[in-house]
Amino acid sequence: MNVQETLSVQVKKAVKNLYQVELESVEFQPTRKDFEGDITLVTFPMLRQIKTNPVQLGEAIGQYLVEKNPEIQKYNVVQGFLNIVLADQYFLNFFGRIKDDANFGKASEYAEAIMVEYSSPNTNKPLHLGHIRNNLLGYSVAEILRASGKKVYKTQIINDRGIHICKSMLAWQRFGNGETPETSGLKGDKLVGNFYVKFDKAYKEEISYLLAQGKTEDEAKAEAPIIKDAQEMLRKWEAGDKEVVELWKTMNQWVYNGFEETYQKLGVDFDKNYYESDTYLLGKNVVAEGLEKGVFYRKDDGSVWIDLTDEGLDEKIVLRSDGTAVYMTQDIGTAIQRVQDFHINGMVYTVGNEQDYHFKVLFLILKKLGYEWAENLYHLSYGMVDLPSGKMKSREGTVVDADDLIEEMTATARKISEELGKLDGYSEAEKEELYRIIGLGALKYYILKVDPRKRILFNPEESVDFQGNTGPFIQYTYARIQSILRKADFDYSQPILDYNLNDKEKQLIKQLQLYPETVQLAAENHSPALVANYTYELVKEFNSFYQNVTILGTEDETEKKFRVQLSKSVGEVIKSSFELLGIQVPERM
RNA sequence: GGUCGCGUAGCUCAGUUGGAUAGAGCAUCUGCCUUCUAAGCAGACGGUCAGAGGUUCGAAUCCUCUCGCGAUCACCA
Repeated sequence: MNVQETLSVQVKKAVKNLYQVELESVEFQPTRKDFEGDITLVTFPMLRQIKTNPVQLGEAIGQYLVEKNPEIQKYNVVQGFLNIVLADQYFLNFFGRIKDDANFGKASEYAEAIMVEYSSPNTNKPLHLGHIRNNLLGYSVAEILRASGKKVYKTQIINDRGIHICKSMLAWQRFGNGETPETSGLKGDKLVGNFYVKFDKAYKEEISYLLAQGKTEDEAKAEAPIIKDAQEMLRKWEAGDKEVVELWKTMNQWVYNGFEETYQKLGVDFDKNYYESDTYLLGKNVVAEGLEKGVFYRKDDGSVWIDLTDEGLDEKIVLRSDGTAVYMTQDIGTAIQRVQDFHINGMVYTVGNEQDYHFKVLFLILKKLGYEWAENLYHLSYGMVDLPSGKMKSREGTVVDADDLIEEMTATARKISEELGKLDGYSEAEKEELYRIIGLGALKYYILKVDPRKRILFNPEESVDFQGNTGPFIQYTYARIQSILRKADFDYSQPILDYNLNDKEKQLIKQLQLYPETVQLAAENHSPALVANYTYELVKEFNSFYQNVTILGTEDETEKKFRVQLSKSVGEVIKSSFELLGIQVPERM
């Protein structure tokens, strides 16, 4: 039982004794910094049941608690707030329990299994900043869910088929001259992306030609020879045409190799890849079953629909009149497939908020089909990453390329580190690894610290900060702590039970105490931002402690040991929470 | 037009069961390296919480309306 629960019971008892009233609920909050105290009882809500004034009530309860609970040192009352000061012993006991707990804050057992999908790239172009946000968010949420006590499988769905890849393939055939990643020296995804752009250019030329011939825009777009050729190529692919399938495999493989390189640099990974070419036919039989159950209905033209007007939504098509699948069909089938493959009891889809409606409908359909795990589906809907000029568009070249961005961040980290020149004794390889950790830390923290739902405005002209509320600031604090631990060449392992805490030390312990509930809250809300902000608060407290209190310089042995222990624990929690964000921490910087 | 989301300091963001005088970082300004790493610390400046009503002891937070921004509403993905 934590303090709040214990106090809650005691407050109820106090009120019963003093006023003969059974309280419905007891409300606590952390004491604000400007007042003395560690936890505060809000007495306003009690006034509904107890006829007295808030100050008298606070005094009465305060007195009762001090007498009955040895962990309470004293109290003060301000208006309807009873500020309670807990004894040092209480904090020392808590710290003693966690100081050697390597798993502090994280669950050690798995209650249930779920899957997190956090990437769904098209194989016709390289990854950009939008994908980075998607990847980082999903990876982090997967880690947070695992820490909160779930078995987690990470997956991506690769959109490897469709008209988009055919466009790249066609352009490669026409303009490629047999170019490969090897001959061109280009990363495979970049090479294929270039041909996508070339296709678009040729397509646009044909459209303007047709417009000049007097066609309408719609006609021109539909009749341009190159788009018809691409559609023909898609038909051939679906028919299993050998030559087309061969080219498709080759170019997709180039892209996969390129993606893998980017994922590795980003530090994200997957337990299982699903490919759309394998899943795009799934779901049709489920639609048939749903028809029989009456969940869906067939229109005269043969198309199949679901009526969601009762839920305030529209009618939605689930099968075309020619019997082919739409995206929804596929997603229904894939979801069922995944549950079978992994025996999971739920899924998190990390997909941009432009698809809010799609997932609302998907989840509803799966519920109506009677899958009990449909209750545990969650769309982790994140805001778009926009540029000052507006939306990123691959075809118009207004994208922030993922690889380029990672490289720029690393370069900035290199520049700053070299200016500061604190890395004597590091080899070139060690330095490069460090620049990568810092650069990536800055990028990841920058993206993860904001609420997933909010859109991010990324200005390429203004570089990402390395000072203040940033990844490097937190990494720097970790490195400082490690420096202290390297210098603490004495045994500081024994628990310290009798000690007078100063204000900074107490603040730090209180912040450490919040870690487990922060992890749980972040899991419930699918929000790495909560972990990021928690860590920032912890680090700010530590830096204040570090700068205002001497750690190794003190004469008092107990004090010295305790401060080293405290520093070590703070370092461990920084490392632990940054692992949840997918950010590494350095020994020096 | 319907639906959903967002609107907090010049800029980027916290503020999650409704609680005390709305908090950080960046930018600007002032101090602090002869002590454990100054990517730091201590401080100053900066607010009509988009606006108007309502709910109540109390609202940035809950409800209604208005304004602004974005997304979505296809036999597209």
